[in-house]
Amino acid sequence: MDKNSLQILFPDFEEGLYNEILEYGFIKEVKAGETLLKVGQTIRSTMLIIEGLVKLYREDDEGKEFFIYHLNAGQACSLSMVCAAKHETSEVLAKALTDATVLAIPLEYMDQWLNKYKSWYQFVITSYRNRFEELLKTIDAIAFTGMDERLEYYLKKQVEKLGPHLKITHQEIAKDLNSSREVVSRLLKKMEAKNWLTIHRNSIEWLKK
Amino acid sequence: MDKNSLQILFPDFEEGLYNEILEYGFIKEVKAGETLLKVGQTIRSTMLIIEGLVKLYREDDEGKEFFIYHLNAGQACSLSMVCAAKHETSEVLAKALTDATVLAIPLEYMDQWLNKYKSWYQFVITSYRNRFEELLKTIDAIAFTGMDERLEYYLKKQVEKLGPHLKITHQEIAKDLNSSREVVSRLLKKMEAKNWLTIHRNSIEWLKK
DNA sequence: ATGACTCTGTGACTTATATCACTGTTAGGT
DNA sequence: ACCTAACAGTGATATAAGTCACAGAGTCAT
Repeated sequence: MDKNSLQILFPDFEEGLYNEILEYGFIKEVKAGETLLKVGQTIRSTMLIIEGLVKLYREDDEGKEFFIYHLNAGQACSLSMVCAAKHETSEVLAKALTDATVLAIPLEYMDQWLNKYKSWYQFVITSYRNRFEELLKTIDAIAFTGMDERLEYYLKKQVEKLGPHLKITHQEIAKDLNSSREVVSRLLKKMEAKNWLTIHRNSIEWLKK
Repeated sequence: MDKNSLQILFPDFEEGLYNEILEYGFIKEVKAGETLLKVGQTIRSTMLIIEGLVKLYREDDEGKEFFIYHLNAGQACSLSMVCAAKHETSEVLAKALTDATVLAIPLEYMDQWLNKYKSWYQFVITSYRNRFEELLKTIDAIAFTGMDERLEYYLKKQVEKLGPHLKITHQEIAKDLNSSREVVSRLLKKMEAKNWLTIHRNSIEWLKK
C-alpha cells in the first residue's frame, strides 16, 4: 500500500490524511466468498475497500440472507463507521464477492480525523448519504414493486458493478432476493423472451440498454 | 424557546452549543397534518424536533406513501443533515402528525459545530445510527415477514410513540403499509380475536404486552 | 463412458394478498 | 330526526408468489 494508490482511490483527501492512513491503518486480505463482518460482531475499526467487491446482507433469525448493496474499491462500510463510533456491534453481514483488500482504520483515528481533516468529514458524510439512499431504494423496490421489477433492479445493480456477463446461478439470485429458484427461473425466461438477456448455464448475459 | 427547555430535550450538549443554537436557530411551527419536507425540496437547514411527532414517508412515482419511521421531540431529521451537508434535495416526505415545533439550524452552523462541539458530533452520529437501524428494521419487516407481522410491528411502533389509544382508521393504516383497507380490517379482526387489541370506530386500543 | 451431482425448466398445486361488490354502522350537519 | 359521508365487515374472485414433484441437460471425477 502506497500513497499513490491511495490518492487514486480517495482523490479528495488531504496530504496529512494520506500519511496518517498509511501510518495507522492496516491491510486485511480476504478471499472471495469469505465473511468480512458478521451480525453481532463488535466493530473495532472502520473499513475502507481498497480492492475487490463486497456484498452487504441483512440476515433474519433463520439465517436467510437478504442482499442490500455492494461496496467497491474507494468506498467505506458506513455501518462500520457508525458502529465503531459507538463501540457497538454489526447489524449486517459483509461478504467478499471477489478476492478483496481492505484497509482497517482503528476507531480512535476515525474520531480524531473528523475534527482534524475536513476531507475526512466530507468523506464520512458522503458515505452515509450514499448508503442511506441505497437503503431507501431497496425499500422502494420491495415496498412498491413485484418480483419482476425487483429482479430487473437487482440484475442492473450486478451489471453495473460486474459487467454484463454475470456468473451467477438462479439459486443464488433467489437467495439474495429472498425468493425461490423456480420463480427466478420463470421470470428470467420471460426477460429472455423480451431480449433483455440470454440465459446460459451458470451465467446470464445482460443485453438491455 | 429558552435554554432550559433545550437542556431537557438535548441533555448532553455543551454550554456553548446551547447558546449558539438559541442565537442562530429559528423556530418553525407546523399544524397537524402539514408537510414539513417534500421529496425533491432543497434543504437549507437541519431540523431538530422540539415538540410534537413527525412521520417520515418514502414516496413512489404515483404518490403512494410508505411509512418508514417517526421522529419525536429531541430527535433530528438525519436526512436533513446529510442533505444539508451536501446542498442536496430531500429523498423523503415529512409530515407533522400532531402540531409541532421545529428548530431549524442553517447548514453553515451544522458544519462548524461538528468541529467545535464534541457533543454535536456525537449527536449527529447517534442520529445517523438510529435512523440507519430503523431503515434496516423496516427492510426486515417487508423482506422477511408477511402482512400480519408487519401490521403488528407497525402498531407497536405507533403505540410506543402515541400510547395505546390509537386514533387511526383502517384506511390510513393500509396506506402507510402500502396494503388495502380490507386486508387490514381482516387482520385486525384476527388480532382482536386473540385479544391483542380492541377495535372501535376511528380508533384501536392496544392491549398486548 | 459411466455415474453422481448441480443447474435448469415446467406443470400442478397452495397460500397470501389484492380487488370487487355489496351491506351495515356511526357521526355530524342541516 | 333525517340525510349524507366516512368507516367498517365480509364473501367471491383474481393474481402473484412460493412449494412440490419430477425430468432433462451439462459438468466432473474416476
